[in-house]
Amino acid sequence: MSEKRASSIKVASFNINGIKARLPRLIEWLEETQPDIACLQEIKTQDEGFPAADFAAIGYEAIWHGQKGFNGVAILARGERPVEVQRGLAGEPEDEHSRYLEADVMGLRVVCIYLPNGNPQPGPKFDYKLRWMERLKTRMAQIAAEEVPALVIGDYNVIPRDNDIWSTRAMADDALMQPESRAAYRRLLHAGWTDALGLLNPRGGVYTFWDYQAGAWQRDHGFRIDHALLSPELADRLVAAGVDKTYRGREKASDHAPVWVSIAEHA
DNA sequence: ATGTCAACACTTTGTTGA
Repeated sequence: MSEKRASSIKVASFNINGIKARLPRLIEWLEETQPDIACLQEIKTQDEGFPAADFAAIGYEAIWHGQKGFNGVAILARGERPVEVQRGLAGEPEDEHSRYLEADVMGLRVVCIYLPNGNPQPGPKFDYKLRWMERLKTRMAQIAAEEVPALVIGDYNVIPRDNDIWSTRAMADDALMQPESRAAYRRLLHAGWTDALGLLNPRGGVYTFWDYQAGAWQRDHGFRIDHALLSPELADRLVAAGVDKTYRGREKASDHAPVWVSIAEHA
């Protein structure tokens, strides 16, 4: 039987908040939603602990960039192994956080990011977040110059607009919605990238994160911080985008829900 | 003020990071 994909490619992103604690949930989600490409953040494991065999058993090959205790990103693809292009961002050699992984897969340049949270602000963590965003912008400009069909997907830890959160007042002092964070995010878009979920949901109210505390999920006290930014060519090929919201309500859930985009396959 | 969760360590309870 010849390998033939559907007429579109589904690329998903899931901040799983610990790949060891969440592996059954993750396998379940992959099998039920069948993304062609899946980008993971906060795997919270060293490279040696990455459960590649569990993914291979259900048809996914992977590359990963782990770290002890926190952070960590991975790119999975169904039936083929992503070809790594770069891990980590240039510009700050002393930065050892595992937050950036870039690969070529299924004809796309796929960048998986876990952008720094930045709390508390002001402070060194917030400064690191803003510097990281500048470094990301620099890399995204290089990718754009290559004119490859590309997307940068993952946990941006930025709430872009007031209608992307249940209450602006509740988070007014948080690093995720400071004017500087939003301005840095807009600078990414101004360089020609399209926020797929934001574009398709101009009225807002579509969330990707609900805190574990204070009954945030039950009250729908969420916000949108997981984003897929598409290069101009991919923006033209955008078919659909969404959030797998129900997975936030399952047992032992991550505090994030998966997001996905569907891209028309090239003729 | 903070109602949660995961990983780690001088580990069974406190610290860090979210």
